[in-house]
Order: sequence, then structure tokens, then C-alpha cells
Amino acid sequence: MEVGIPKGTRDFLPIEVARRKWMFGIIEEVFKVYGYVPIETPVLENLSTLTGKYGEEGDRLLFKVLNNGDYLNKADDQAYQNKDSNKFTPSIAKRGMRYDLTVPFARYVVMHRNDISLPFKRYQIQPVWRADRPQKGRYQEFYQCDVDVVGSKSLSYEAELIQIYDDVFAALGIPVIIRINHRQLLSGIAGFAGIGEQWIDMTMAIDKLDKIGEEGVRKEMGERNIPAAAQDIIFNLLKHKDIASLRAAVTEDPAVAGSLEEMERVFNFLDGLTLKNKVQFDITLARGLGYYTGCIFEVTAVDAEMGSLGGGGRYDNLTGVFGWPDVPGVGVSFGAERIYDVLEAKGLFPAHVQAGPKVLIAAFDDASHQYAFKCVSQIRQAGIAADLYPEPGKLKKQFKYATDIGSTYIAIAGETEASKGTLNLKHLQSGEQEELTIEAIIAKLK
RNA sequence: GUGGCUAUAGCUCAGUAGGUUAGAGCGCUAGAUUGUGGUUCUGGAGGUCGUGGGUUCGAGACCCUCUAGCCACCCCA
Repeated sequence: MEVGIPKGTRDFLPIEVARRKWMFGIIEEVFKVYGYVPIETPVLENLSTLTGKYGEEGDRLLFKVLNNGDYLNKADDQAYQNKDSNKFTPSIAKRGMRYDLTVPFARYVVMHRNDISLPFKRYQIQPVWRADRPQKGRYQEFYQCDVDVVGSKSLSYEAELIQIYDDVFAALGIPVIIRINHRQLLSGIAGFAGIGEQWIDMTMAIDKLDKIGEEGVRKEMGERNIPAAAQDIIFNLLKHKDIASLRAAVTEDPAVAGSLEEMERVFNFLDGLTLKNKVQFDITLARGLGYYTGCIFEVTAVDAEMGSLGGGGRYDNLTGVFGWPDVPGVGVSFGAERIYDVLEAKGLFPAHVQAGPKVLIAAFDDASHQYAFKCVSQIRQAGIAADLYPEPGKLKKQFKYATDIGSTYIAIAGETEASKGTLNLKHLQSGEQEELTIEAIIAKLK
């Protein structure tokens, strides 16, 4: 029988799970310190909750779940005859798997509006699913770690989220650049260049500036029917690398001025704080154009070939589609899989992050195996992860097993040790070895 | 959704103009080694060459089909 798992999904080995837990633990710890509380939502949402929230592209990438029972009986014959998948699908699938954590969160806020107080600060670490074609750093099942606050327009939260990014990546040991931009600045620039209607086209093109260069961006703008004259105006503005000089160049535009002031206020909050990573204004940054309305963020590793490790932004009206208008919010997300891949590639996992027990006990013969069993239960009672090799005998085999399962120590039990109530405790990596009583071992490993 | 590349042992890959019994390294296993592993040496097991078809006296190699994986684009974490 041929075995396999669906494309874009992965199994995790014990050591990988240990490392992932370490990583999630660091992220979660920072979230908690900043006063965010965890929530969870189901894997499955009503398809109607999900469709139409991520654009046409997003709808295509949604995993739909076939109805139970005699679903064909209730299927939309008409739509089937017309080969109209968009209309047919809802008649056979009323549920879908969540595509991100933000939309389910919006639904959650609306449904539980009586149980939560605003501003509501939540974090959520759960897997999401996208029927995307897998490639490097991209999977069909992957974890997102979201922190959002809804119910406040305070720009202090933008600053706070930048700090969270800074703290997490510092704790993980990945140097990053945190970039910030503003949606209204982008639409303002488009308006300034006389192509206000096409601001999204413009933004998607300049987002690729560092990848395809000015020439490539101009070509793409041309393909999107942005006139050359407008392109010139835009590139003139893109030359400004800091907020002050940009402000001087576009004084009369209130949308632009407002967005610049907002970003300046965010930087003012951060002023005087010691950040471990670089935070910079980047006029070419674009993301989440569908629903972000204010500041937008993105994090990239300083020296790793990997897409963004996270991003986010402010949205004025996330819950509006679910019937509760004018609830502002801001949040960011961490791309756990990519962060893991970077940690792995750069060997940043600490040596103490191991899958196996603290100690494996090896015995020579039946008598010492009996003794070792008493020892291992005593160590376990003290709350220390310990294991006993099931057969007494050759040490070579037992050493190899101890190393393979990731045990930190091996403890040898023989006739001499049994008579003295001791074990020979050896650190597998350093090779240091000492004969200790069980009590001493417990004290040492605790 | 579009395009490109790949598919040979558990893993990473060789396999020369189509020509006998398809190889290596790593891993696995047994021993050298009856109280000390990750070093070394020796032996052993393990392959319908992804699937189905075609060309040929002869196909792992050439052609087509399908499937799977990888990479890039779109988009995105």
C-alpha cells in the first residue's frame, strides 16, 4: 500500500515538535506580557463567513468541506448544468476551513460582543488552510500567530505591535527589519499623480520595486494603464526616504499629510525606547490592500532568503461585514512556518531544546535491570523525564538509543552501582561522568 | 490558475552512443569489542529503476500518457 499525505502538509518528528513548541512558547510569552489573551476558533467556519472576504483569488484558495448525508439530492441542478462552480459549491458545501485568523476573529468579536470589553486584545495561534500550490516556505496547512486589538484608534497600539515584533525576533535570535507604511499615503500619492482610481494597481507595482527595479515597475504600471506622466510623478515621490522630506514634497494633500502625521506619532511613541531591530518607514511597502485602512507593517529577516516573516496593519471596519460597523482595530501576524525555516537554516535552536527524556538508564544484567527500574520510577516521581532501556545488555546499543532519542544523559546501572544505591551518570555530549546517588541525580537534573 | 524541472535502495545521488548479474556514500543490521556511544575495520540485508503504453534484437537511458514532488509566476505567511 502506498502511503502519503496531502500535498502542502507535513508530519513533524519529535525533535521538530520540540523546536516548534519552543518557538511558539517564545511568541506566546511576549503576547502575554503585552496584555493579550488567547482565544480559539473552530477549524471549520460557515462557508458564507469566509467567501468574499479575501477577493476572488482567496475564494479560489478556500478549502470547502463536502456536506454530509445525501448531499447530491440537495445540490443545485441548474448551477451544475451551467457548470457554474461558484453557484454550485454552496449547494453541496456549507462549511469551509479557515483561511486566516483575522476573519474568524471578526466573526468572533461580533458574536461575543456582549462578553468582551473594548479595547479587546487577543492573540490566537492556530493552523489555517489554503489550497495554494506549495513551494518554498509555503504550505497548504500552516500556523499563524495573530495579535490584534479591536475597539481603539489609539496609535499607541501600532507602536506596541512594533515592540512585540521587536521582542519576539530578538528572543528568537533572528535579526529583522520592521517596515511601516500607510495605506492612505499610497492612495494619496496615487491621487497626487492623478490616478486615484488606480491606486491599488500602482501599489502592487511599486511593491515589487526591490525585486524588479524601477524599469520593471514602470513596465508593469504601463501594462496597468498608468500614464508615463503619472509614473514620473510617482517615482519622484518614491525618492523620498524619510517622512519629513516627503511631507515637504506633498504639502497640499490632506490625505498624505494625515498619514504621515500618524506614522510620525507612532515613531514618537517609540522614541527613546531601545529597540533591538531596525524599524523603518518604507514607502514601497504594500500589503492587505483589501481591508487595511491605516498603518501597514511587514517584517523580513535581515539575511535570509525568505519572504516576509509577518505582517499586519490597521483596519477601520473589520466587523462591518458581520453587522457591527465602525469598530476599529489593528493587528499583526507571525508566519510560524517561515520563522521555523529561518531558525532551522541558521541553526538558531538552542541545544537544550530536545525531544527525548533528561536521562536514559542502561543496565548490564537482569539484577541491575530490576534495580534500574526502581531508580527510574524514583526519578520520574520527582518529575524528571526519565526512561529505562527495556533490555539489559550491551552498552553500545543502549548508548546509541539514548543518543537517537535525544536524551541528555545516560545513567549506567551495574552490580557495583546497585550495591551502593548509585548510578553512573554520563552527559552524552560532553562525556562528563560521575557516580551519584539517586537523590543527587534528582537534585542535579531538576 | 500559468510556466519550467525532476522521478533509480530508507535518505542523497551516479549510471557514460540504448548492450551481460543496476552502483556509491550515508543509514540499517551483525561482528571485531562480556562496564562506556557518536572514530575505525569486516560481513550482511535492502531496488517491480514512479505508472501505463510505444520504438528496438535489446530500454534505467529514447518517445507519448498519467501520477507525484520541487521551483518560479499570480497571490501570499
